[in-house]
Amino acid sequence: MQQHEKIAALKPVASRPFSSFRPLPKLLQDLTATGSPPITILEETVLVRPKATRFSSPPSDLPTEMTATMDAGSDATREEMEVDTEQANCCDHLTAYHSAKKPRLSIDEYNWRKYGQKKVKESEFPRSYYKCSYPSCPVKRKVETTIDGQIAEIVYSGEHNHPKPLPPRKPLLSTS
DNA sequence: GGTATTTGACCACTT
DNA sequence: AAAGTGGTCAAATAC
Repeated sequence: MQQHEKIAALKPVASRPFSSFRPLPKLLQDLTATGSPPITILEETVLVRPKATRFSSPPSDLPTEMTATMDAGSDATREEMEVDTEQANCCDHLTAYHSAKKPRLSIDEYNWRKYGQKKVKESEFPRSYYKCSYPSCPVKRKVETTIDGQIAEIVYSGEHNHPKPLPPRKPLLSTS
């Protein structure tokens, strides 16, 4: 209940959050540039909603635990993961995410395409629905973001049936 | 011109 | 059986 009030107080909800929602990566990038580690953001997020903040994102080694829970299908959303350790991972991924210049919410190394957004009662924040942009990949993920653009919750469902797409490319070691 | 995002509507499931 | 909520689709728009 208190959390609710807290959130309400935190989110006056602008009539058009999209104007600032769009450059989300930029926003975060700016934050990073300013020297404000995303960790603070996440912590804050978790503090705001300690209900079931599950951050399962590390695709680098597709979490077995996640896979297991994901296997449960819709029940995956029921799984409560250890946010403690996850937080560290999240931040790490967020860092990568900050590096992204595209407005894609690529916290992991896969390509996602947003196909919907909805304000769910369960959450104070809008929930965005993403699909892996790989043609035959059934993986989906739900991402709840605060109006500030902070990621409040991520829920993966399914497994990638393809290798991770190569990163954009790093202009390092280009000795040509 | 092409691709991704946004957003309202519709459908399915749960209570 | 009805209402409410969540998830997905599809058209329009933006980049």
